[in-house]
Amino acid sequence: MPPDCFRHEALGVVFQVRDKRLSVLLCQRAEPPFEGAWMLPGGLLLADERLGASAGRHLAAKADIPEIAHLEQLETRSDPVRDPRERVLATAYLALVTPGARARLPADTAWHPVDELPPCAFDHRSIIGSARERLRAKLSYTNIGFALAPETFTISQLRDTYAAALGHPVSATNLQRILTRRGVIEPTSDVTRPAASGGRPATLYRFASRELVVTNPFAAFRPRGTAGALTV
Amino acid sequence: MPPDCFRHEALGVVFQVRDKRLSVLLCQRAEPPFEGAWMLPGGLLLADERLGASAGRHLAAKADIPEIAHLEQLETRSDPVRDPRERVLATAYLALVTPGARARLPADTAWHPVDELPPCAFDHRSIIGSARERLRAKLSYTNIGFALAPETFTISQLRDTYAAALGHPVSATNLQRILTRRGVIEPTSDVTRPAASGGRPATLYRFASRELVVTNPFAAFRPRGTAGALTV
DNA sequence: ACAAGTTTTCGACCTATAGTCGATAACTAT
DNA sequence: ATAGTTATCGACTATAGGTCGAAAACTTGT
Repeated sequence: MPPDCFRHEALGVVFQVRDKRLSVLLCQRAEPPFEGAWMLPGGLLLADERLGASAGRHLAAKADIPEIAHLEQLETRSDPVRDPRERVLATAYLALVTPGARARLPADTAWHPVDELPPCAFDHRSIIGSARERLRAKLSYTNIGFALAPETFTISQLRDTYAAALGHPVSATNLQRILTRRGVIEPTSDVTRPAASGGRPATLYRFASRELVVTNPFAAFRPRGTAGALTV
Repeated sequence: MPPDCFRHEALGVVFQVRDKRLSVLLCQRAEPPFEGAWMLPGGLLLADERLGASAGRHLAAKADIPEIAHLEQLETRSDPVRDPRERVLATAYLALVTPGARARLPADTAWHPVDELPPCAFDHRSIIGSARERLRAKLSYTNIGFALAPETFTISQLRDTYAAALGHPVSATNLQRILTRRGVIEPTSDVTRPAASGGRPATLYRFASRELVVTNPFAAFRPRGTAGALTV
């Protein structure tokens, strides 16, 4: 292999809110190094393949994930010894899937709540940390919640989703007011039938857009009236 | 060259505020492809070299930039034909230098205001766009201005720096109040002698920290009292 | 029916952040 | 002294967002 030439892998940090907990998809290694530890799904970049497509391809192959609601590049790790065997650069992607998407998983693959991560291989634990940071930030200033929520949902369900992803309690009142004012969510004409134990039926909401939109741009030092949502 | 093996380059988007305008360092190409067009400084990654170090090394070699006040990874471009000769992955870095740092530039290298970019080679124009976006956002919620401002400065000078980087007018009153309240800047005991045409002497300020600190974290949906500055 | 329990929804209040504007301070030059 | 210039500061306002409790709309049990 020529000296100035490197293998490159795409890794996916796939998040899904399962049972009110933010969880990440991990594969258990069967061989050294890091035998028995868990790793992010991913694999090598091919010639003529883009990194985003490579991440999607490996996720589809490894976990048969039907549809990824959102995929964005996180960062590239370049520590020469991050893989003890040979040098491999890694570009991590943040991938979000909605609760409806039930993937058929191989035996070595499982969801793990991010608060109880098992021992992780390589630098994957810190990559998961970066992904959580990115997700938390974007939940606050974009409509990225659409990629974690089902097609329609009640405010309570959305509150649980946000609380799981943000890692702290969220007020349903606040969430409803802020997201409707920003135009991120909108009510449908449907309501749920009341829960098993009774209670008022909840109106069903949906996300106004399923494309990523920056709805609360950083506005410091900006003159009044200059604001406005930007599509990314 | 093996098939699953790629060259990789580190590119630097070096910003400096010059003459009240945000400017970027570019090198003019002497050979095809894109002969005569301007490109970002950078070069190939070496074995056993990290990407950040590679970006720094190429900047030091190409432009003899004395000190880079801030360097952070932006994104990795992987379009197979972004370089028409052979496939090269590129990881872009945002680099900021203070106005005091006067680099000795080779003949083919020059500063260009970002509002009047010359024709750019490869995908470098869009990379510069990404870098501007990142800088604008971070000026609003971090203390990153330290990397664009001199050691000490007046509020008016800082206003000009922020206005240049943000691309819109900035109120000195607002800037002073917000940045002092956040603890980003603090007054020194010195004042300037008045300007040539007279006027009240201005107190000199300095940045409280020259490490990147998130001073205005995204706070939506967070319970009261949970906030707090985070070091990155 | 009616009361009690549950969940949702909404209004009212309050605080913090930040944009605007004008008055005042502190200098130079004539 | 007076005018011009720049800096600084307080007051006002707008808005986003956190908190709380009341009211609405159901179910279940008596």
